[in-house]
Amino acid sequence: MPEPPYLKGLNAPQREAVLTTEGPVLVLAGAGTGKTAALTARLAHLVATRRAWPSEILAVTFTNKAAREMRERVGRLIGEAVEGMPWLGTFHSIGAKMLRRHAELVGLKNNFTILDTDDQLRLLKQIIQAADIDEKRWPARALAGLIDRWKNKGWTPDQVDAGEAEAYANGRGAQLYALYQARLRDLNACDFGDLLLHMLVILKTHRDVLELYQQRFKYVLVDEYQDTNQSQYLWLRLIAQERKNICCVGDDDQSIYSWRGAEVSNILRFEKDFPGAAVIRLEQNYRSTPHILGAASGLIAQNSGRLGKTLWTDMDGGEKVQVIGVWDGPEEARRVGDELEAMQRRGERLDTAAILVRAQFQTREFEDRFIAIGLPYRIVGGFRFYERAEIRDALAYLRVVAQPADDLAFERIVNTPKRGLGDKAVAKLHSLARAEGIPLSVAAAQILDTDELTGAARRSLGNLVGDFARWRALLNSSPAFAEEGDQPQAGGGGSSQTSLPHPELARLILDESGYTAMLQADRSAESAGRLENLAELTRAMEDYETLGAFLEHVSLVMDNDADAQAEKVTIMTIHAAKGLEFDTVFLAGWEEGVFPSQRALDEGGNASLEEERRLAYVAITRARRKCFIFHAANRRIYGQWTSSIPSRFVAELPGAHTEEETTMTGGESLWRANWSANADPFAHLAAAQSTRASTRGPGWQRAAASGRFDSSPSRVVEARASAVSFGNPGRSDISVGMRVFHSKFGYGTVAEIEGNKLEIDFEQTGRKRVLDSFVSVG
DNA sequence: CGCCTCCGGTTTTTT
DNA sequence: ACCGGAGGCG
Repeated sequence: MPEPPYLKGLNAPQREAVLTTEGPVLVLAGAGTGKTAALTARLAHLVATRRAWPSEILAVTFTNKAAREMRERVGRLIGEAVEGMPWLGTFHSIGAKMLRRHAELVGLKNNFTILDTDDQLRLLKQIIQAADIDEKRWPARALAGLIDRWKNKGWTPDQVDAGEAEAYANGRGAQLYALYQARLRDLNACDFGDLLLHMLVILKTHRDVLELYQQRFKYVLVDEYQDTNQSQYLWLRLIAQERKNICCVGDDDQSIYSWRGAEVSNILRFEKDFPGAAVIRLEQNYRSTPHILGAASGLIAQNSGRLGKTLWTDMDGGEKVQVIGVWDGPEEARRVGDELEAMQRRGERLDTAAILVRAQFQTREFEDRFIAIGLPYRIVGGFRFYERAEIRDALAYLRVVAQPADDLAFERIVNTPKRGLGDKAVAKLHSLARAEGIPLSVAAAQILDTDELTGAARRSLGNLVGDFARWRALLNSSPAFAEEGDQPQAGGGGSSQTSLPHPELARLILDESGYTAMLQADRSAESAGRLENLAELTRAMEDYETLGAFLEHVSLVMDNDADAQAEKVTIMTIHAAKGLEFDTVFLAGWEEGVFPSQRALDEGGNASLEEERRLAYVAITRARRKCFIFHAANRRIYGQWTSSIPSRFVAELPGAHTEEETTMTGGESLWRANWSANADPFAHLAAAQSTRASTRGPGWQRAAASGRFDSSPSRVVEARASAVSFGNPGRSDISVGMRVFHSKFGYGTVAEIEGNKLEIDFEQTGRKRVLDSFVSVG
C-alpha cells in the first residue's frame, strides 16, 4: 500500500503525532522540530481517512499568522476539494463565531460590536468618572488590565475574589467590572476577553449548546498550548471532554506570555486532565546548526521546572554564536549595519536576516543607522494599520452606520471633523440618552425635537443625523447585511446584490461627512499618507462580502503584512519573532536591565527571570545559520545615558558554542569578572554555582588567568563603577545621612544611594526613590 | 473652542 | 527623550 503523500518526509515521532488520532495526545515540540508540518499532516490525515469532515475539526491557534499558515498548508496537502476549514482560527475568532450564534444567551444581539483596547479604555474612563473615583489615583489602564486578567481567568464579576478586587479603588474593582459588563451589554458590545468568557459561560450553563459542539467536533487540535490562559483552557476542556480526541501541541520552553495570562501549568497538567494521554516528543531540530542549538540548549538548561526535551540535529558544521561587546548603542547599530552590508556584497538577501530586540525602544537606534546608510528595513509591530487615528475614525463612521447602538463610535466622530458639537452638546446628548435609555445616535435625532440645542449646534447636529439616516438607508439596500451574523463567513459563497457596494458607501461617507476634506485642508506632512491609508482601507473592504464581515475582520485580524515580500531586513521584538526563522539573526541589547528587562528583575522574582530566559531561548532558536549576540556598555534609555553590564544570559551560554569579541580592550571580560564577583543579586538563586563557572565563556577565563585588563586603565575604573552601580555614577556631593531638599517632597534624609538613584526618608511623605539630579544639599 | 504648557508614564502583544 | 492627556487661558 503506497504511503499517503502527507507522511512524506516525516520522522518517526512526527508520524506518531499524525497517526495517533484517537484519544488525548500531547505533543511536546521543541523549536524548529517540524511542528507545523506534523500538525498540518495530522489534519490532512483526519480528512483523507474520512475520520472527519473538515467542518468537524476544531483547530485553534493564537495568532492570525499561525492560522493563515496552517490553512494554506492544509490546503496544499488535501487540495482544493476542501473549502478551507470553517473552524480553523484563533481562539478569539472562533469564540466570536460561536458567540454570534448564541449571543442572546448572554444578553447580546448577534451583530454585537467587538471593541478594541482604545474603545475599552474610553468606556472605562466614563465608568470610573461616574463612580466618582479619582482617575489620577486609579487609572483606567489599571482597571482594564485587571478586568482583562479576570476574564483570562474565566471569572465573571461575581467570581472575582475579594483579594483581587481589593487591587483597585479600595475594593471596588469587582463592582466596576460589573458596571462595565452592564454597559457593554447596553452597547451590544464585547471586548476581546468576552469572546471567550461569554462562550465559556454559555457552555457551562446551557447543556444543549455544549452538547452541540461536543458532537460537532470529532477532533480538536490546539497549537501553542503553553500560551493558553485559564479561560481558554476551561473552554477547550468542556468541548473536548466528551470525545477526548484532543491534541495539544506546545513547548514549555517557549512560554513567553505569562504576563498576558498564559499559564504554563496547563501544559504540565494535561496528563492529569486527560488520563492515558499519549505524550509525544519532537526533538529533532531541522532548523539550526549544532552551535546555535548548543548555545540555546545550554541557556535554557538553567531554568528549573521544565518538562525536559533534548533537541538534537544531524546537521554539522556551522559557525559558533558570535558574542560581540560594543561601546554603546550607536556602535551596536553600526556593527549590525556593517554585517548586513557585507551580506549584501556576498549576494545574500536582506530578508533572510532579522534583528531581534527585547523592547520596542531599541528599534530606534537601528532605524536611525539604516536610514543614514540607506539600508532597506522593515519594523514589525509598533503602530498597526488599524490603530491609526484616521482609520479608527473612518471605522467609527461605519460602525455607527452599521450599529446605531455603538455609542463609543458615535462619540468618536460626532465632532470629527469639527462641526461645532463640543463637550457641551455631547453632554446634553448623554443626559437625554441616559434618561431615555437610548443610544446616543437615537438621542441625537430626538434632541432635535426639543429646544435643548440652538443655532449652529442644532443645525449641525441636524445635518449629521440626516447624513446617518441616508447612509443607513444606503446600507440597508444591501440584502447581504441583514442576515449577517448568522452565517459562517469563511466561505465566499453568498450573492449580495447591493445597489451600493460597501466600499463605495465608505468612500461616500468619508466625502459627505467632510472627513476627506478635513485631511485635504490639512497641510501637515502626514495628511497625504492619511488619505492614502483611507484609500487602502476602502480597497481592503472589497475583499469582504458585507460590511459586517469586514468590521469583524478589522476587530479580530489586526495584522497587516503589507510589504512582507520586499527585500528588507526585519527589525522586531523577540515576542513578535516567535514562530519565525531566519538564516541570520542579530540579537541586540543583551545587557542587564534591558534583557533581562529591569521590570522582570524588579518584580516577579525568579519566575519572571526564567521567562526572560525562555525569551532568550526563543530568540537564539530563530536562527538557522548564523547568530550574533550584542551587548553595549552604554545605552540611552528614556533619554538617560546608562551604563550597563552584559546580560547574565551571555555568561550562561556554553563557551564551546560561542566566540567572543569585544571592541573595548579588556572591558567585556572585566565586567564579567565583576559581575560574578559582586554584582549578582540572584547569586543565591543559582543553586548550582559550580555549573555556572564551567559554563562561563573563554573570555572570562582568559581575563582571569592573565590579568591583562589593565591595558586601558581609565576605562577599567569606569567599568568597575558601573558594574557595581548598575547605572549612572551619581553625584559625588551626596552621601548617606545627608539632609537634602526636593522641590516636590520637601526635606528628607538620604537613606541609601544606588548610582544616581537615592532612597530618601522625606519628613512629609516618607521614603521615596528619586534621582539625585532633583535634590539639592541643604 | 482651541492652543499651549505641564505632568506622568514608559516591556513584551494578541485578539 | 518623547508622547499623550489634562487643565488653564485666550
